[in-house]
Amino acid sequence: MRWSKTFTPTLRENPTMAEAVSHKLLLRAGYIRQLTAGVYSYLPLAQRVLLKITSIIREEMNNIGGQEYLLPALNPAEIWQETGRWEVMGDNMFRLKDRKGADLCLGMTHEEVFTSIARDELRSYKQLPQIWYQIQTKFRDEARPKSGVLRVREFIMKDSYSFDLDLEGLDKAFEAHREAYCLIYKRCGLEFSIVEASSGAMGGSKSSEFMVYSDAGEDWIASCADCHYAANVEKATSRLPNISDETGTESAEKFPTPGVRTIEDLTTFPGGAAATHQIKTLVYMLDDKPALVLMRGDHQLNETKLGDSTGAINARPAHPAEIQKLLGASPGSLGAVGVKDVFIIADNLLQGRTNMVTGANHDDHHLRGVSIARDITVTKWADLRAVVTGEGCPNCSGTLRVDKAIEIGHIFKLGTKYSQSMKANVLNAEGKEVPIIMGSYGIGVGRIMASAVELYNDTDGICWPVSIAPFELVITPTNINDATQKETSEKLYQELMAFGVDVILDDRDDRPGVKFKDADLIGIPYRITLGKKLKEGKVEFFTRKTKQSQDVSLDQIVDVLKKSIATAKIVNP
RNA sequence: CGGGGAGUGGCGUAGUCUGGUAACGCGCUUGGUUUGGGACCAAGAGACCGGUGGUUCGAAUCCACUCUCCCCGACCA
Repeated sequence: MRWSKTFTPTLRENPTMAEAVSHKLLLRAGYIRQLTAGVYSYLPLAQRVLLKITSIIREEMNNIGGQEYLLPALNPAEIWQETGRWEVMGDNMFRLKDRKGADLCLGMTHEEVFTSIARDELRSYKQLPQIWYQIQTKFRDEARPKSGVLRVREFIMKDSYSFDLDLEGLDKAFEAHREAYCLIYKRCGLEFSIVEASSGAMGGSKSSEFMVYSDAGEDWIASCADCHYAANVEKATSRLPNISDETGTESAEKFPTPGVRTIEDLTTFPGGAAATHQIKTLVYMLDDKPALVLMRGDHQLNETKLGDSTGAINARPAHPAEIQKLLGASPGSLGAVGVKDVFIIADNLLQGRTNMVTGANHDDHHLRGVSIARDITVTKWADLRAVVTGEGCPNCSGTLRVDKAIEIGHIFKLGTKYSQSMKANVLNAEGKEVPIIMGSYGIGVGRIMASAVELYNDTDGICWPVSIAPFELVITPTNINDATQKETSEKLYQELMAFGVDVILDDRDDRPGVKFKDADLIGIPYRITLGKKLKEGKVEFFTRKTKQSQDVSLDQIVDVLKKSIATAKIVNP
């Protein structure tokens, strides 16, 4: 490729709209342009990166026996209605009608389509196992697209699905994917972690997420440095010291607490209590049915845990009016004591606690001496609290920390959720009809690109891992009007291309500074500069990531370069 | 959906409070001088100021409505 003939619209200044580092750099370096909120055009540089990522994915997927498909993005409502997700997906699904008025949607994921193929075509256990995958555009009408290409409404995803006769087969497919994913991310040059995750609306028994630690991320991961425990806070647990309560009163006692609205207020109010000795009462609407959620005063609820433990599809805090109607009091004075006929779910850590303080369901009044077992009718106990940095690891004696991360992949053991609702059955060896056991596995292709930029950049621009850089090498003659430089760079260019190096020749009639700045910004991993020392038969070999350069003689440069590229692409398992 | 911010040549901005017919930097075009970290000189091109309606002799500027984008939150395989 010749630079003079490529479209690389780099910008000198950062566009104002961009906040995330990857957003700024991809925009400035000429990789992406926004069309509308959460929808981006991928320019030639980005397409080169995406193609390199997808070809790595293809190789590793094919290695575990995956077969590539290309499925429709346009789906009929019927298959989504069969699995119930036509309703579940709510506003997040792009919906449209065709000329006949029939309901259609744009695929957010492809369990339904693949399962419909499976039910139509798979008849016998002898046809199993299967691993089917595709790399395709998905659509989700995100309430708030953000961070450039990290959270978008239209995005490229590799999704695969495994079809097995039994759980043992599912385990194998799951494990095969896990290993393939590790290889894919390693080959893409990403530092990543695997964490336990909530299956959420996907259903299924087990799921693992592949995460890249980054402040641009939207997930929080609890991890232990001592034992490799790592889990999404939606799932993470921790080890906390027990609290011993003093023996409480015979019965709960109501007392006035004028002006007290928060847990914090009550800790300093005379006759109040430390946050650890309070019960926080939250009112939630679980699929439009009210529920009380009880937490220890100093603990935060994790809403995903609430959803997972109640099976609620839609969990939201109740509005003040709904709360007033339910309990007859305002937030700040709420409690569960004496509440009947309302679903009450309490965090496990409240079990057995006595002598607690909580709201009295009477504005400006609280109760003290509350003993949970005696005074509150808990419908369900569950782990509901969000782990925070500094708590004990549930697995060893270490300490947890909570960090932000970008989700770049997610693998699920689905089980029979989709095969049952869509009647995808096969006959087993006994001639009995059984539902196919499925797994679902996704990789965000665009997120790999953006994560690499988030992870590897400096003040001058992007520092791509060699394996996914748009070009491996740029040849930069400092002055294209110098006949020797021009001739030599041309010869080198031809030679390196013949060796299969992905090279771009910066043949623009520009000052060297412009060329260097552009190459650094775009993030080309290696540069061969032809300048003054060419007279002595030497060129400069520059490494983007380290900014180190060395003089290399012309007859050795090809070897030096090939060695560098090969070394950079090696994956150490 | 709630809160905040912003729409002015391709990009980044000033001008808006206090109405008088659009300015600056970058980029672009042409000519010349340059050529190792975003050169310099000269001459140019390019904007109905997001849209609609209103007030006014006169609106980028004031008023109303509306659209879009960004940020925080809610939401989210």
